[in-house]
Amino acid sequence: MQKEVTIYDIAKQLQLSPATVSRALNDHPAINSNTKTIITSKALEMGYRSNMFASNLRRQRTNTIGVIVPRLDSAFMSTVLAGMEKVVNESNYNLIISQSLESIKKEVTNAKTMFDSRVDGLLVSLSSDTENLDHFNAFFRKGIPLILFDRVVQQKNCTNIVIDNLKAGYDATIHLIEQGCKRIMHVSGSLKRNVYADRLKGYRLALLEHGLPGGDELERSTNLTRQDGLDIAAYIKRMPTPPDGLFVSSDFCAVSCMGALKQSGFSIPNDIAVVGFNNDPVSLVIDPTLTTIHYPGQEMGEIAAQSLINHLNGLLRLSATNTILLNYDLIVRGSSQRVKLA
Amino acid sequence: MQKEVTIYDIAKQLQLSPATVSRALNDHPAINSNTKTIITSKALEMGYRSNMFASNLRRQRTNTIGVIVPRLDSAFMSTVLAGMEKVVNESNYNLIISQSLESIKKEVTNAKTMFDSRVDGLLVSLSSDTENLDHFNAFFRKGIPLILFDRVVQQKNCTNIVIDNLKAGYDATIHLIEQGCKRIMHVSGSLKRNVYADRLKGYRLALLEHGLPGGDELERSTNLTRQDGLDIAAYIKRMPTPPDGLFVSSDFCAVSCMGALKQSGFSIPNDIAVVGFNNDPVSLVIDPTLTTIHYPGQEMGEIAAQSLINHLNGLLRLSATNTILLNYDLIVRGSSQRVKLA
DNA sequence: ATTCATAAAGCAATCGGTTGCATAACAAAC
DNA sequence: GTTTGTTATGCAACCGATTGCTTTATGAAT
Repeated sequence: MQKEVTIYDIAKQLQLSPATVSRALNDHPAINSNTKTIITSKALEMGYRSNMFASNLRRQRTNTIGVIVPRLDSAFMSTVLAGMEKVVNESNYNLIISQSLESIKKEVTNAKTMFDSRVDGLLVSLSSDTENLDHFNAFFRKGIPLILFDRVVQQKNCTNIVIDNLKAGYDATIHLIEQGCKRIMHVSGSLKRNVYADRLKGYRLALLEHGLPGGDELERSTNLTRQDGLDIAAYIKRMPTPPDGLFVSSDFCAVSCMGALKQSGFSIPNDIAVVGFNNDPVSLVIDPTLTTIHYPGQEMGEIAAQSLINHLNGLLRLSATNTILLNYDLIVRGSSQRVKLA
Repeated sequence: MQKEVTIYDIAKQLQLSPATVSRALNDHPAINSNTKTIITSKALEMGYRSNMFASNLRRQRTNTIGVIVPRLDSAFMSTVLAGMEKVVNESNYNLIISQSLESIKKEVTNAKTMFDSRVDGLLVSLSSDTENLDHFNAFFRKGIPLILFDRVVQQKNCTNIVIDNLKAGYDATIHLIEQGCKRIMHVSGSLKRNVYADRLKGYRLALLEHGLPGGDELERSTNLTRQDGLDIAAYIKRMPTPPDGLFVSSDFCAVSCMGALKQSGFSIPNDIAVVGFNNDPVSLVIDPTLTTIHYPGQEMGEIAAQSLINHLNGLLRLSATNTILLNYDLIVRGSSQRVKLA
């Protein structure tokens, strides 16, 4: 345990005041550039590192950004986090990460912790339980910016970063229609969440436009787990008239469902064409490879973090841009490709 | 922006000194328990929240734990992080997470940042580039505890948390031998890292014990990516005498290799029996499902975090336990099961 | 020579808890 | 009645950086 070097030590060595040292290290204009050079190099020589706590205490700023996500152990979320980490790190901010495990209760606790940690801003993807943003009121009152990404609710105080899930759901369904599907089923997640509700809307819209059948029998809301995929396959097998197209709001669930369908003798894509969502690595593992919507996780993380940081640095007024829409891609692979290419 | 409640405000309202308030809130024995009750309830009533920066500044302690991992976007690592987050959160600590992207250069930078953030302790899984722990010297000098998990190096200053990779590699290989394999190939990752080097040793040991052929032709060191899996499949196809058993140090890579092998006409497990590593979700997606070593990610995260916290709270002397070994399981599935069960 | 503007640096208060040491109050012991 | 001990509380310095205001130095303008 060795004593830390402080600006006082530097000041003493150079016969200057701590105030001057502090200003020099922060590149304050009132300091002679010559003096700055001397101080900076001395600081380096002495191995000085600023004490963030003293600084934060004084400035009422922490250079820390809080992140609350539903689960850390999801392929998608970890790419988002990777993107955030990248940006944040480059801008000299820190990340405090916590997970709500899809429970509003834990989300509330996490929000409290973040508040106590005095984060400068918050990046949140809502749990499936969450109904409103009341637990973030403390942040709104203090003017701490909140950006919602992926799982969002519309609210005027905060910016949303999403893809156009309705359109994506629409595109996925249209693609199945173009492959000749006449009876398309959709498996969605919790309809409390925009991502799933919107995709469902897009699906319905596409069916409507093409006069295809829909309704309860063809719409299943699940938790999109592996088991749900198996259950859906069993359900399909029992149907008097099984679907010839299947759009699942998650690759992982789609893939487990495909496995079970194949076991039951369905041929993919000929009996049933399948489209997933997220471009999860598993989509390339299954045979046939899975058609899916590529979801720009890394990019979403980067943009969310960058927007927040820009806002904090006064480079961007968040309230001006209420929603940022990212592009997605429909990636067509074997699980849906019936029409032969010329 | 509203003013924060401080201990001074509480003190004023109750006609007490800030010192007493501070002690009461920290449950100091010298304070009358009656006074404590009064202060605590007043604090609650006024909506007081401690200012961590003032506290940290004074105590030289941050209640923050730093984590450096190779990649955030890996299934295994996100379960580890989930486990850490869980424990840390319950113990009122915070997590600062960063990724080295398998580069020693970034790992060094991350370590610096963690040091500047004055983390109370560090949990690290090394990048594949890392040769030694010199970049953590600042931590050792200051007595800040460092726990290495999964990707470790032996060093007396720090605790390691790992599974017995050698034994796991041995077990995986023995399993293939039991299934009748006579010519077993092993695909490993960077041999600089214990996890891969040890599994290779275990593999070699098993071969040796059973007098089976090994050597360069049957040992491939790769980055264990999807592409590497495809390359290995191509390599196998070109071999004059292809192996009849394949042990790959990563499920993801194993799975992509299996896909390519199937395409090339190999039957699994009959022509080639395959064992992976990690029990990644994809292992259940591939057909046949993949035999693998279950790697307790969540548990590893929990134990690493808990050990560190216990040490910080003086409940456990880390130096006493230099290595913690976790249990793993060989999960036998279709990709290797040749012997019919009675 | 005097006044004034400007640049550069210092003084000292401040952020909000924490903690070693002193003090006060009161009871028990001598 | 004085001493000693115990318990509960207060005083004030401290952690280290920041910043409004003041001071000093320097040169230009009058």
